[in-house]
Amino acid sequence: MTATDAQRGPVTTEPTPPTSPVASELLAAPVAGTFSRSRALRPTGKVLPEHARTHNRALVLQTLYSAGPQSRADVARETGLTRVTISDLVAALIAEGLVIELGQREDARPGKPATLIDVDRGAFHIIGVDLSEHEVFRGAVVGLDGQIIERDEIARDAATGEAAVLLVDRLVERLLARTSTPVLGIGIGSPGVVDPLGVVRSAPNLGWSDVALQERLAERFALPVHVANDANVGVLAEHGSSHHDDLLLIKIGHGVGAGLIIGGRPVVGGGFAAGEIGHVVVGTDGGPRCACGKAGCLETWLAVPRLTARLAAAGAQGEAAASARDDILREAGRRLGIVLAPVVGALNLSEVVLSGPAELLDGPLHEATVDTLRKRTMAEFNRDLRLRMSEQAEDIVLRGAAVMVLSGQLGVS
Amino acid sequence: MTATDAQRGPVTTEPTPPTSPVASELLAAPVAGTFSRSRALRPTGKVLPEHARTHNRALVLQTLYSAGPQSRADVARETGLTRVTISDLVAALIAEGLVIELGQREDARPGKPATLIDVDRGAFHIIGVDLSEHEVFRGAVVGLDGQIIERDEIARDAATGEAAVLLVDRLVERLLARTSTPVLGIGIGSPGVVDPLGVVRSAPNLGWSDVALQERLAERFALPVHVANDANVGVLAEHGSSHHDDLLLIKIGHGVGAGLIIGGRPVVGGGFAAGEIGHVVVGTDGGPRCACGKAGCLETWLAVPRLTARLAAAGAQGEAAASARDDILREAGRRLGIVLAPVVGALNLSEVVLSGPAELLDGPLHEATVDTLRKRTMAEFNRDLRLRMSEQAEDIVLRGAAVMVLSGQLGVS
DNA sequence: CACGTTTGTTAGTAAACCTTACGAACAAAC
DNA sequence: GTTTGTTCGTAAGGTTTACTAACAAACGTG
Repeated sequence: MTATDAQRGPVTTEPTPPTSPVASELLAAPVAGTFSRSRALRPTGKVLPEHARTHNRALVLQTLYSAGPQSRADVARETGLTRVTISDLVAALIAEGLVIELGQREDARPGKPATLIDVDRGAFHIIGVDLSEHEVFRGAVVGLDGQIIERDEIARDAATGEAAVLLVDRLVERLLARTSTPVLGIGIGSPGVVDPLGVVRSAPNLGWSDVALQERLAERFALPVHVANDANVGVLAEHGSSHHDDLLLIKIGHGVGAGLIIGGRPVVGGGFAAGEIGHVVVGTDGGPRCACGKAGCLETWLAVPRLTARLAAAGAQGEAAASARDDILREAGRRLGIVLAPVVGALNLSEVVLSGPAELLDGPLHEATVDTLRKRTMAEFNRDLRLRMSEQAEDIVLRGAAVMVLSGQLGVS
Repeated sequence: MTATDAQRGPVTTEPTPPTSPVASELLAAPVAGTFSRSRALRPTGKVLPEHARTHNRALVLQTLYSAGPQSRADVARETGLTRVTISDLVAALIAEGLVIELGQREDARPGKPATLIDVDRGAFHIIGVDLSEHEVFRGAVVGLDGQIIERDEIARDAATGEAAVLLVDRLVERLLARTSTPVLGIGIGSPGVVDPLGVVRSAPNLGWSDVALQERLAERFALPVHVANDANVGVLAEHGSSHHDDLLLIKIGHGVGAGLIIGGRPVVGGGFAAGEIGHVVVGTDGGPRCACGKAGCLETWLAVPRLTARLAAAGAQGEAAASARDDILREAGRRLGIVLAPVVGALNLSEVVLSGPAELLDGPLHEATVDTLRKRTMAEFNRDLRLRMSEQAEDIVLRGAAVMVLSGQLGVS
């Protein structure tokens, strides 16, 4: 192993080498949940004992990751595996540098004192990149727990096509230079349609079509790279703080997009365009003209530039202006509720999360959305539906990108 | 084994005994896809080699089931497992009576002639029951290939509550008496909200709330019983003929419901009420009053009684009446499209299926739905969306119920 | 008829997890 | 201070699973 390897990659060449991609999905996906297309009925693959091992390895890692330092015996009880098997798996994980022993447990209990073990949370860093903002590409060095360690950003200056790719390149390079800890992988949230191989099929804002971002960066930096749509990445971050298996994230910024997790698994969609609801028409009474040619698209009601422009037009001073601003926000919320109602109804969602500028979303808009949803769906079925603001604020894509890498590389989230 | 067992049940006491329910889901669900709640992230279970075995067993069965008679070597090539392993698995399946040898292959090829094997398609029958119609409970004895062997029905006579349960009892009893072949299990599609344990949480039309249908019937008939919502059952039947992993079924009858498969897995929803879209409000221009208290619910536009009443009011004779009838159907289709647009957009669905009276649905209504969907979603993302009529006609729930049993008991569909 | 091909089985091996058993280390009770 | 019971981690041995290697049987082909 060279010094570069030691600095940049995990100890093993491949932390989770999927012998058969299909089987690895079967086993790892329910624990993790990357955006690889879940192959289903017809061509399902075989499962070998070694795949079971891979799954159990991830299970141990997940247990430690989410419950923190504990003894091998604790992990055994939690997972249902025997102490013997846990010892074996943990030994392998320690050899790989993913788990460390922390010494003996302090508290006074009968019996032999436990040796605490934990995921070595300082062992790796993750590079997260957010390409969803219009003016700037943001990136961060993220710790295994999701904490932001270093930030960096690079002005986009309306760069498109190859120039934009080079900016991403430069940003990642700068971020890598900022950490001396081995890097587990690079996670990128991009606008547009991204396929499971990390090819940006189409991102009009960036002038990208069929840009093999994952391949290019993986080659350039010799690290695992995961790329997905920004909203789909965002919902991963939100999923961490939520205990629901069904989750819809509405990401409102320059455009409007959604990320969706159903049954604990991210939804990608037949054409990899799941969540692209910005250009769904709302209501049956027309609406503002949209750049896409239609009228009354969700974006025309809800996109931040539209909202701010409309609020500015309503004026800043006086009671009448305040009331007008409230009406604007309320109407936007109502429109969102109208689009969400069929989705919430069809999927019987238990949680919807809003992400975007809190000063716009977290007030009359939020209230109106809740209100509209209640009025337009069957209350009996959707009684426990929660609509809440994101807890991740601005960093939702960065942290989601980290979660994506964590999922993809370690089967942990 | 008693004679009754031999006649009613599979040869083994439990064809697919899930040692750990969670692990069985992990392994069998992608192949099968029952309506058991897919447990996800946090409490994922261990996977033992024996679970891998269970999965591979189902894989062999699935291969034989869908590709028909073939040699062990063929199955080995298809699944990626070795001939040795396949021989072993097949031996077990033959011992269980699920697979039979058909003699040597006829065609002339070099090498030792192959012994053909196949699922013993005559080994079991399945009881399918459809409780979704308003006036009658329908049932059938269904073959493993989904063919209807015997039919029966029982007039509901507005029975509700316990009386309705007893009718189901009687219907199943009569169906069981009609076959002397061992029965693999009983599948039931019920209106309302059904939880994964087969408890009908709420079915207003039948006056049911928290009726433990699965438990009662399983006890009464000593057979595996699977119960789910009628539309959710229906989509299973449709999934067989479709090669898509994402599928939405809209079932239009006395009410309007939907069944949804995403990533090859049925969607149940947080409150087990996924697909309950009948009372989602359509559009922003009001609409007919609904029994639920709201106005403009999807059902008020689309439910068969409403449609037929409106068509009758338009008159039967003359060109003007025909045009008015067309308008009514077109408006209904448009309303359906309005509700579907956000769902299709959010999930990037590739296939939507309509089930119900073809004379109402398969014409102007269908056209208007397609048209509306196209006008209200982003064409670029949903280019390959197909909206088609069901191929199952009236038997969709019966056959879906059979698929559900097949899935649940054998991991096959 | 020799040869290559294909099938299905036998025998042995490797991996994974289990059960059983044990030593070490501790608290609590006597 | 000793005994008792508990808990932890490990060792040894067994079972299950699927693999590789090898082979006999049965067939077409040249």
